[in-house]
Amino acid sequence: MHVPKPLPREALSRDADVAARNLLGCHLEVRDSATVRTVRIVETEAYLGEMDLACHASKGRTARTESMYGAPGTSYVYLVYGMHHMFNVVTSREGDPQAVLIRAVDPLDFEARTQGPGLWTAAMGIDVSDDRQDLLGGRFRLLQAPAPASILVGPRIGVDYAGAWADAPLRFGEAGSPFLSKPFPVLPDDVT
DNA sequence: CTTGTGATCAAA
DNA sequence: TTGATCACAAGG
Repeated sequence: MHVPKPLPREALSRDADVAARNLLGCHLEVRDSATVRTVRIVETEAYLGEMDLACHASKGRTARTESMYGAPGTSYVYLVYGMHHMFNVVTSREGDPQAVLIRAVDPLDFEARTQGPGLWTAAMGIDVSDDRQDLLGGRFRLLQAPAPASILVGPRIGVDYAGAWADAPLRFGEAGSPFLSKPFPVLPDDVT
């Protein structure tokens, strides 16, 4: 039986757009009192820090965004629209508030609807108590696994308020995955 | 298209 | 203290 290796922290010590690609295909183990469940990351979005108007940290360092200023490999979990928990992996270096939103996962050892950033966290019982945790040990463990053969790129979802940043190609997904939260735009190149 | 739902932050 | 806003999902 093949035992996956822990993801090295260096994979996250870089700009969020690079880390977002690195995270595709990686496994995330989530420990509960009695169980460990594993998912494979199939869709991510990068938030690039204070100058990125779609990033919460563009409003500066506040109680809410504090965890994004932490070390790479820290979690940033928050509640949006009063009901959905968003799970992010902090990247770059301490003091530079970049993060990768995990938008969709493939559940490897259990059954659940996980195709969306609020659905998979609900299925795994993730909430704000999981904010500011180390993701390389403890309740969460990120593991190395092969990257997808083909990666789709598109603009981020739900950030229309962010001006020019709304169109930046910072959403990444595994081509062909049935777990993607929404379709990716068809690129002109695909029309041959 | 609307609605539910609550944290957050700037304004007052 | 209020009110607008929001990195969503489900239902017309």
